[in-house]
Amino acid sequence: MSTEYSGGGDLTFSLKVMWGGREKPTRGPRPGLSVERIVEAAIRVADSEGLAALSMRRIATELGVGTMSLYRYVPGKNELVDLMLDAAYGEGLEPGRTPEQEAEALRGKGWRAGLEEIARGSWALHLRHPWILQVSQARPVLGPSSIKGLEIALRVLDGIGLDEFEMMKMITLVDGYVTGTARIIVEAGQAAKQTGVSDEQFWQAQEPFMTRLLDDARFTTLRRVADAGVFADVSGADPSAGDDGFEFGLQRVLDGIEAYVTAGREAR
Amino acid sequence: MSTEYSGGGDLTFSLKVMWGGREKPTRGPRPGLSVERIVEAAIRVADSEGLAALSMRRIATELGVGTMSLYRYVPGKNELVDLMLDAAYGEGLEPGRTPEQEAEALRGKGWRAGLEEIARGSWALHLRHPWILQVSQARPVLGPSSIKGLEIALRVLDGIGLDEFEMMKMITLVDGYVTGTARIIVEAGQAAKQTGVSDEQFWQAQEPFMTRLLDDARFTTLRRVADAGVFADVSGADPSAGDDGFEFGLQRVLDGIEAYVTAGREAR
DNA sequence: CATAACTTCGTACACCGTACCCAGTAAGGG
DNA sequence: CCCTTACTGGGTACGGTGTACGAAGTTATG
Repeated sequence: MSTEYSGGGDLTFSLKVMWGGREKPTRGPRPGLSVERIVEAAIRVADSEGLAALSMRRIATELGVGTMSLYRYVPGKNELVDLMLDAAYGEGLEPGRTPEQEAEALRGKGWRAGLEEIARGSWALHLRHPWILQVSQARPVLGPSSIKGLEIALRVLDGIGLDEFEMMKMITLVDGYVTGTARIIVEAGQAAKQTGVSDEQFWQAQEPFMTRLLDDARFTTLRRVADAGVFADVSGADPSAGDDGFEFGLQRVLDGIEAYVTAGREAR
Repeated sequence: MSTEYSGGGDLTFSLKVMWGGREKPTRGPRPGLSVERIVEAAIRVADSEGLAALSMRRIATELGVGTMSLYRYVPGKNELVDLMLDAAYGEGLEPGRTPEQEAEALRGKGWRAGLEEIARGSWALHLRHPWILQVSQARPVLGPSSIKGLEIALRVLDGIGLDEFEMMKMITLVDGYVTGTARIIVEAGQAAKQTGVSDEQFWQAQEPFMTRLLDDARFTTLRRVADAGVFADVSGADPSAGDDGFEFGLQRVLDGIEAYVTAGREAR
């Protein structure tokens, strides 16, 4: 079992569906399903049972249809995942509002507050849909939602003294930080379900090795950190415990960006 | 097909193998294989063909043995992935040197240079073994290599005015940035192989949608960025193109950390 | 009303991880 | 010495996956 790949199949089909460029059939029986309903069901399954449980048979059962019926609407599983991604990305966006309006609202309190809000939105999105992190975004199929999100982020950073390359790099930086941290924190919550190994079993198995380790003279710093209680809440059940770490790191990242922005401004 | 999970199976077995706590059999035929050889072959396959191609049958073929023979040495695929991870993490570490020695060498030019080097090492590791990014590190099985790496990183940050929690947060921050960015950049290079869609095909399929998009008044900023050539090298073949973006972001992250460290020092 | 276009979906195939089992091999105890 | 015991090798089989193919039913159009 390996990671899903985005953009792996009939690309033109996915793009047409996402941008609304497919024509309705006139003849034949009325379609009993729709791409939207399939995508919705698939997201529901992935949210609650994880991407591992997302099979075409499972989705068909969820919708009460035959497995192969899905292939009348979606060319394959790869394309379905593409559509799931774009649907998820679109959740935070008001469909009626233009990127300009969204960006203006975000920039009300300055670019830093705007970027902060974007990062928090992305963080929350990954908490809601942990399966996104398991889909390789290598060459993301550019759907309307991701494009819209990119335009908004660019507008937030526009006019503060960065050139186009720098703007894009900053967005990559924040995105990299958010998704990287989300992977570490979010997946921990899912691990028990996915692996069938409970948190207790997991730490119990590691414990003898850990205690022996902490007495080792080579790992004195680790021991001090462990004694301070840094790992105490790792096995804890509080899912929002990761939020503190996220916020802390986010501020450091934004500090780094701000230092660059102000330095560039002074140089002018 | 969904992401591999680390720590999914017989945990104690993986831990014993990693920490060298398994006894040799006395009776019976000599083992024709070894865990090390299997792990090595598995990494070879994953490196060259991707995690998707890593099946027990494939590994067995690689080694010229029957598929089920592998199960004499490894309880299952999950455990094998655990071992692959620890083996990969161990690559950058000199086996003979203690964490103290490694950390001292890194700290020679200050904590920032040390952290920088750790980040670059991790970046290079992910370039060498892209499959690592496809393995969920939710609850990483703590092997000697990852523990050693953590101890080294902690020592690099020790004594510069951060408390234990802050030290750990900084490490999470840098790790999150490195892996997050690596995912974005590294996987792009693998996408063509994995999906069977060439780069040309991919961008050709998206082009009509993109050009229509760029004429849209709602996406003027995106258009300006595209015209500046920011996306020009995305489809390019140069794999080291991502290095610039990585280095740029890394410096911003380190700036953010440095600002926090010096602010804390002044407060004292 | 025949036809063409469209739907639903059962069957089948190649792949996966791996449980089970049996045959072959080598050391230890008598 | 040989028999028991522990071990290795690996064939077969089972239940899962994505999906190609094709048969059967439904509906608008010429």
